[in-house]
Amino acid sequence: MDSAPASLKPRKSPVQARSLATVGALHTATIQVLTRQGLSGCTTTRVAERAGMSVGSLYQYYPNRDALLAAVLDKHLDGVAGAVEHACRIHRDQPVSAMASALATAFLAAKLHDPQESKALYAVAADRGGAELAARAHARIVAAIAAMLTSAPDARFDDPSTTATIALNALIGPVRAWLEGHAQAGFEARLEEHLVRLLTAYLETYRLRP
Amino acid sequence: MDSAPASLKPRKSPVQARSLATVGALHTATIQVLTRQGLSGCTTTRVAERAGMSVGSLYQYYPNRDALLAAVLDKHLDGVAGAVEHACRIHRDQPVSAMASALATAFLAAKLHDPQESKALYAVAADRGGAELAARAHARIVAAIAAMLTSAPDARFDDPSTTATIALNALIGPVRAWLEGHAQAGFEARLEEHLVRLLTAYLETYRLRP
Amino acid sequence: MDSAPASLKPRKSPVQARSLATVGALHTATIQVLTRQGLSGCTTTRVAERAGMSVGSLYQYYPNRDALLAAVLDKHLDGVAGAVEHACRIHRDQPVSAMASALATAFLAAKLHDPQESKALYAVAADRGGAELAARAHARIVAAIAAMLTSAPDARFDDPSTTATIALNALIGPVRAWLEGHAQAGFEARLEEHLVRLLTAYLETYRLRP
Amino acid sequence: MDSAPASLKPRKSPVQARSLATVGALHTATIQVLTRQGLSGCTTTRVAERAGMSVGSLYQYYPNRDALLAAVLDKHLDGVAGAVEHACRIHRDQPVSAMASALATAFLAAKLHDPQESKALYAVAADRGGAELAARAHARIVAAIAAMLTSAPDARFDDPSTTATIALNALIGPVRAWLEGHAQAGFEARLEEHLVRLLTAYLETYRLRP
DNA sequence: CATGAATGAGTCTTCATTCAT
DNA sequence: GATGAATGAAGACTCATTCAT
Repeated sequence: MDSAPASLKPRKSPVQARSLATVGALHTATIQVLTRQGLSGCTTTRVAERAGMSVGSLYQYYPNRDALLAAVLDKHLDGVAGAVEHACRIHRDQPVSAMASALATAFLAAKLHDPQESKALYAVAADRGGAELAARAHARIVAAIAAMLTSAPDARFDDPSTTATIALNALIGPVRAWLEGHAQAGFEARLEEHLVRLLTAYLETYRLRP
Repeated sequence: MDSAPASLKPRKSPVQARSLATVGALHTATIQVLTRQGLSGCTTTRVAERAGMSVGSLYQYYPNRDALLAAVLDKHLDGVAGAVEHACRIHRDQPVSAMASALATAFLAAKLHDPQESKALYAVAADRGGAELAARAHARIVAAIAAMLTSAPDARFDDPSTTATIALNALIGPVRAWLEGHAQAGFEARLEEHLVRLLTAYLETYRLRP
Repeated sequence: MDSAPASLKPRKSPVQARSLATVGALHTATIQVLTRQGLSGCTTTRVAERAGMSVGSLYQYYPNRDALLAAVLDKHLDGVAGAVEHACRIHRDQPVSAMASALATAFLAAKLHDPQESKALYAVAADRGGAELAARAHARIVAAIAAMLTSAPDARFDDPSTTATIALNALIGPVRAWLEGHAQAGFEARLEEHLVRLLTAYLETYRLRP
Repeated sequence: MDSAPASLKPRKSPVQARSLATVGALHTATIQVLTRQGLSGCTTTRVAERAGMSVGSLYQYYPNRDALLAAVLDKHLDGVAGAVEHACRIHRDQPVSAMASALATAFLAAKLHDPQESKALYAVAADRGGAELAARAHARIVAAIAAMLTSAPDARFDDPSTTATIALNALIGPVRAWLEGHAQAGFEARLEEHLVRLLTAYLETYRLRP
């Protein structure tokens, strides 16, 4: 995600079975190399090698290194955003406390589904092209959360968008800390419990007096 | 933060006045180049040039590029950690609500003191060498927060360390989102207010029944 | 015209009608790609694509890229050489002035028949393999001109070969300048007239005193 | 001279002694590699190697391969153009016959001063970036010749520019043929004599009747 | 001590050519 | 026969690092 944006779109739509497998192998390989060698060590040759193909083949699917990284990041973000959107849709019109725990749980599940992947992609998201994608995904999720919040029967949010942004990022922070290893052992065990507590406490401050 | 860890320590202890000024210039220049060109565009030559010296001189102060980046990151993290530690010391033995708002305010002030710098260094922290430093700084801050929490007269924390970690990272998340631009306009204005609310709500769940 | 000479001969003699059409399509496509993308942009894939076939098929007709380029150049040179030979045969035993204008006219017509093609092939002729072919074509034409000159009843050439070489290349120079665009607008209009004048003047210096 | 034009300017003006020597070595090496390996074999690594330096150093002086080739070509063309301009200036106001032989002689001398160089650069001039430079040099020379012709006391040129273009290219053709080897042995010996004859005959067709 | 030219390993990317389908 | 995905050698170019001046 270093140089000019250029065209970050994949070269051929992976419709055929073989293409799908190849693209999948590339994504997996990218995550692995990212994990082992870091962003700057994630070279096209290394990714291709790990994916069991030649560099040339990699370039048959992606016009350049940045496009590959962007694709992998995008897929990941899309998965997380989708999961959260789904949870938000499911919990409309429920009490805020239900919303809070559903949101925390759904986000955590999505992010920790493949911790390796989640962690590896932080570096990609930090660079130029990745920031754009991350911003878009955040916006999607914030919109979903805000919509859910607005539907709560027992609370009133004067600025649902801001509250949603705070809520989302209050989850993101601790999860990221855990993934990046800025936490002592045993943190994970209590992570969900604490996140639910955090979010519930925050959202309930918007509860209507009965 | 790309290659082998090697020795990331500065070469000479900056005791003389001139050294101090030079090192300062290098740090400033590094932030600027990082901001304008990104991590991969942050070359030693460019940093030296912007700092008004030759590459050779840069290498008089740092054994390699990674050491320079690490030093800049370290200084930043140290500043933030120090500020939070200070706030925590000051607010020992106070009610949790006071702790909550003090913590949120202090962290926000430290992080937004030079937003440019804060933002630029995320990319550095994301690559290998930086993670280590960030982890250390986090640990320091968590320890300070935990100590403060433990002293609260009106609350009881069964696992102060975990609560501190959650609290810290619940702040980090939204601040980072703001710095990286994953937030709509007008977010900053209400950031502090929301963070205080978030943290207060969370910590008060540990309040003792009177 | 890049690598080792190897075998520059076409793979199959294009006797069948389909082969003929295919080869023709390849030649046309080559000229077009050469014109639009330059010699180094003239890749086998692009040529095949423009010719409406796959790379594999291209290799059915030519063993490698250089062979294709050589064939296209050769065909072009053969056409020009043939036209000039024909003109020379026709004008044997005529006065030098008639020879001069016939030669200039015939050469010009042959070269400007497809200016695009003529121009595109200069780059091919400039690289290694092409020089050989060009030299051969030149030799053929020089021989034809020399033979014609020798038959002139009103002139005597002590070194017909050298004179023929000069004559031919005195035509080539201006035509090439025109094709490559080293000439102001309006040059073409007067090109033939001037070439006839040039050649006539030159050859008449060999006229016998009556 | 293959890809986008970009910046074809040298990177640093070779003012210091060392730079001058380095640039000189690069030019010489370029000609040599061009001669031995052709345009497509003229790689930056090979040129640097032959010049006794590393690729990195080459790139200290030229931003890319095309810029190097352009610089070498430009220097050559400038030398030739300068020589011809000089001759034209010297022979103003002289009879056309004097002009003719002076022009032929001067051009020949300039072009054959370093035949290797002249020959090697044809391929460079044939590619995109080179064509531009060649066109400019041609224009300069044509202007000089036209100015000279106009000053002839014993002739009248209705379209000096076109006549100059024809004259120049009628010289270029045979010289190029010789350099590229499209001529039998012994051609060189009589080249000058024939070129003078050719040009004299052509220009005298514009002589005023006495 | 400062300088900045030189080095060259290491990246990305292209494209001629092959060969399984 | 035709196809076009896969290969991988080779080229352009960068940049961390060193060292002669």
